[in-house]
Amino acid sequence: MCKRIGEAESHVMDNKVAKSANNLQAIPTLSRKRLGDQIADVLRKQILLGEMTPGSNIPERETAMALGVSRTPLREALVILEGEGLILMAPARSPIVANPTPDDLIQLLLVQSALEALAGECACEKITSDELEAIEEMHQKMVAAAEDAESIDFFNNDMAFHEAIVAATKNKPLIKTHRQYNSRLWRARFMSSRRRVKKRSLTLSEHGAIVDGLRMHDKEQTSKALEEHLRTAIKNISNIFAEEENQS
Amino acid sequence: MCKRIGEAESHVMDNKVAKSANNLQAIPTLSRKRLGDQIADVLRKQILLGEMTPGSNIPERETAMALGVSRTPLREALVILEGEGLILMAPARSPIVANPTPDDLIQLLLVQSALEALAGECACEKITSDELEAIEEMHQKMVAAAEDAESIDFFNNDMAFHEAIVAATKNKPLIKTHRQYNSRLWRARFMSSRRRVKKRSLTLSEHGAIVDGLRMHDKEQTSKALEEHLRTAIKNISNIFAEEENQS
DNA sequence: CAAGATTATTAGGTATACCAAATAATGGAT
DNA sequence: ATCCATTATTTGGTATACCTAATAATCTTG
Repeated sequence: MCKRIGEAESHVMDNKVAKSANNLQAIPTLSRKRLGDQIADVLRKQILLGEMTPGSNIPERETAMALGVSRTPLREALVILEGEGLILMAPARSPIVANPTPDDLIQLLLVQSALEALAGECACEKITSDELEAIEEMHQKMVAAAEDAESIDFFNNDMAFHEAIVAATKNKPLIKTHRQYNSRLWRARFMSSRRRVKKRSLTLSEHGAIVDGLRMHDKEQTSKALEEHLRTAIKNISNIFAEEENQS
Repeated sequence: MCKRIGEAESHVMDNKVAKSANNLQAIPTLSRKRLGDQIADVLRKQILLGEMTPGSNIPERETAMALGVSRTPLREALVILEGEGLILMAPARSPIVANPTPDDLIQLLLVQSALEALAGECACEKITSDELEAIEEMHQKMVAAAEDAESIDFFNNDMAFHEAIVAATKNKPLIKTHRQYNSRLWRARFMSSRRRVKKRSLTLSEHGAIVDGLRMHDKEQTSKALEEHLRTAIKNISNIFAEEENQS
């Protein structure tokens, strides 16, 4: 409730550092990120982690006060998150956390699958041996975490695994767009992951095919394996919502 | 220079209309779009049309005054455009119109090709006969405009042709993402189009293959044709910049 | 005359104050 | 008691004012 971002800190020290550093430009710019961006980061995290549930309101004054900032940078953050599709803003209404329908999620996953298929292709060209090693390591961590049903590590490593593949393409627009789609899908995939603890072996074998493809720099296999993997995710989401419908 | 958006118009009439309409909610909400969004639309258009050249500054006060609005909604617009990748904002520096390098453009086109390949697949499932007719009509218009070397219609119809195919998927996130990539590519593709007036027949034959694929609802052909068409665009962009390098 | 320091100006970042629209609540009339 | 109207409150939208950092210009000093 009271996590403050803005805090009227004295900028005096920063000031001096900046002045003395002005000559030697070695110091990495100490550039303070815009407050609006920082707020967007905080809110985005809260939305992803489910601390702000889908459909809930984000009143401007209240939220700004809770974060210890004014409404101006908060609005900047809200506009950013609206652009990312994480919240919805309607005139004269409090912004609300997006609550995608099953159909929305399928559409998002379709795009995500196309993005990752492309990433697989490009990664085969651009990936370094270090990056490949790191990805293999993530895969191993997932294998290790697969036994522990309560582990959140499995899910987190899963997400990191996919992001690392996309990062290996060095394609900035692709990386950014992929991350945005990941944000919108995060919550649904997290819930899906929790329900499918017993089917982790399928995930691991699909990941294995992806890693193999990357190792061989085989565009066709990597791309197909990623696309197939995402199509599986689509089926899972569909099934989960079909089950919920039966319950109600 | 003096196109004003905000203009202190009297809202009195709107007010009365709103009040009398309060009971019968039939009137479509007359909801005024956020000023920030409107400003973003204006600036985006100016950037696409080249009225603001890549690399040029967008000082906040000056621009706000020129548009007849205050800095607050202008900043909202700038944040939106930054999110779309059309401008760059650095701390303590005027925002500048993005000036993508040839490599940036290639990366953007790669993503765009993946998006359109997906769109081709989905469109084969979802397209209505009306939409197909409209797309065929655009194709015909391009054939007609191909003779006139000075015609801007050819390029505009080309863009509309691709957007119509994506729109036929009814996949909102895909449509939005595709439009954003189109914005960032607009200027480069426009310049490319001008230089390749003599090769319009190639464009038309590639479009023909796409239309055929859609007509037959053949996912494979439509998708491949679109991907191939975009790869051609990548080659064109590469060639143009290679030529420019030789000149300098 | 040149180089460095200091000051002034400008631009972006943030907070606050004001405005308009929508909704909720309350009071009066039927 | 119910329904309509009017008013008050809440919320988002916009403008303005202030703050801080960076740059450029000028002045001073070696």
